[in-house]
Amino acid sequence: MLQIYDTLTKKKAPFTPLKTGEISIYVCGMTVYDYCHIGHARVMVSFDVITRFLRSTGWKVDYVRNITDVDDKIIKRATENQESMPALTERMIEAMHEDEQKLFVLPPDQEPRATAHIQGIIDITQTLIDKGYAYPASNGDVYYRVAKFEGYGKLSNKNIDDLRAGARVAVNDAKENPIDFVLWKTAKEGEVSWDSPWGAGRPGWHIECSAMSKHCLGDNFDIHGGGPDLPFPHHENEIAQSEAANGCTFANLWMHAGAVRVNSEKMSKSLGNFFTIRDVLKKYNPEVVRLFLASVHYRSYIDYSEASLKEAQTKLERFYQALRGITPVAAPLDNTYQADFNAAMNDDFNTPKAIAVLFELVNDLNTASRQKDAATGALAHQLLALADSIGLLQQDPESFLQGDAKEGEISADVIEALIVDRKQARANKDFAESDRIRDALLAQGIVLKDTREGTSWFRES
RNA sequence: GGCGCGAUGACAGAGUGGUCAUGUAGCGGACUGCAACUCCGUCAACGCCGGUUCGAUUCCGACUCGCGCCUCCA
Repeated sequence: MLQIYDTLTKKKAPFTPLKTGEISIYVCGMTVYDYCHIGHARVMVSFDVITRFLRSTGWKVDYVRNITDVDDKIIKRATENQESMPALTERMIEAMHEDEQKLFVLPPDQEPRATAHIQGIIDITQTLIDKGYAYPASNGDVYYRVAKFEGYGKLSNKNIDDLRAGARVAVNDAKENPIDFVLWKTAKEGEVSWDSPWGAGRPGWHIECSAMSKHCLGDNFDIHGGGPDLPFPHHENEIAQSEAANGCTFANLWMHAGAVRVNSEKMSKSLGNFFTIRDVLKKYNPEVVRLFLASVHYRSYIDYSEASLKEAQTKLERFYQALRGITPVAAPLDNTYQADFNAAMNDDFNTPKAIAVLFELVNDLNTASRQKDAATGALAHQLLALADSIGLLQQDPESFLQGDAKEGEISADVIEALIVDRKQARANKDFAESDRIRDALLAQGIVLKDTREGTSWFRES
């Protein structure tokens, strides 16, 4: 039985889908004005793990992750770069797709872009005005009338009075109330804009998700997800917009990933302490990053550090060492691994516990392999099948372990040649020479492993 | 100030009212020419103070410390 923690109720509860066997998920994706950082990677990977697992257990998943390709930051950045807004967003979307592909993140089923849903945005805004939940102001902007929406604050536990008292938003005389937020912004001279009943302008920040989710999944859908900083104000405002406009519950359940930290501080754009995915991938195999992110429950914070990435690297080496040279066989196996693994994942996607099951399986696999047990191939197959259900162990063991020679690193050909020399030296009992070769390789990060069948090697990072 | 989250062995990180998490590191052994890989064994923990209980790391309350949101950020 699938159980999921809901940000709104703050409880973990059995999941009930709108349609039997089907799950609709809308996740807030990227605002494309810069390269993705590890925080973005966490959201991408978390929901990729979740959707892969759900599918592996028979759910039909409709996974939507949007792209916000018009907003203040994008306009600002495009101006700074002296490039057009579409040129900037196209560039960043392409980079994002490269990053996620490297991380073994499958594309969402639908990836709507805000600029393709302007009409939907205008329609919702008009509906909100008609229903009295929004008003065109003297400056031409259209604002949401927060006080009018009864449930405002229910997701993030805010109440309107506290927000008003502590409002740090710059005072804006055009608003009826300082906590009102903008749905439609009047375009400034020379800015990108679309025609609307309220003049040329562009959408505010939150309205695009109300429009895109409505278009892709309907007025009411199963799960809405996103990063740790989205419950307030973004998701709170989405609820206010969608529920007021559509007159029904918006998302049935809310999921939020935990923060990535660096030195005990949240990694964020505004603090400037972020690492981009592409920078990290220069040093680590993409699957190392994936395993690092899956090593902690998706709702907890995770600390980014060289040590934790190294640890993930070591773990992955253990997995691939176990699989190396073994031919998986799809044979029935009498064990509880599958059941334990699925139980862990069905319990609010407990990846650390699920991965612990994989390690227990590795131990059995290694033992079987040592003893030339007939179950070896079946165990390897089981390990690969379980890992695959969360998008791990996607690479060939040999090529993962040997890696690609990076700039200035010793090539596979040279290594193989030295191994032949060493084999000759060992045959001659010239251990001084054989050890010299091994040490020389080790100094370049190449570790040798002698087996009855010969010598294999892997690249340490 | 308001709302919320967390504190587990050397480190990372799950979990449970009374028997093992798991991984790395350490220690002892096997394998090996010596190693590495691998295997066997082993050490080690539940912030602090009360309460409930036959029994609490696990439930309840106070405290201390750390963190997040309340403003753009995944």
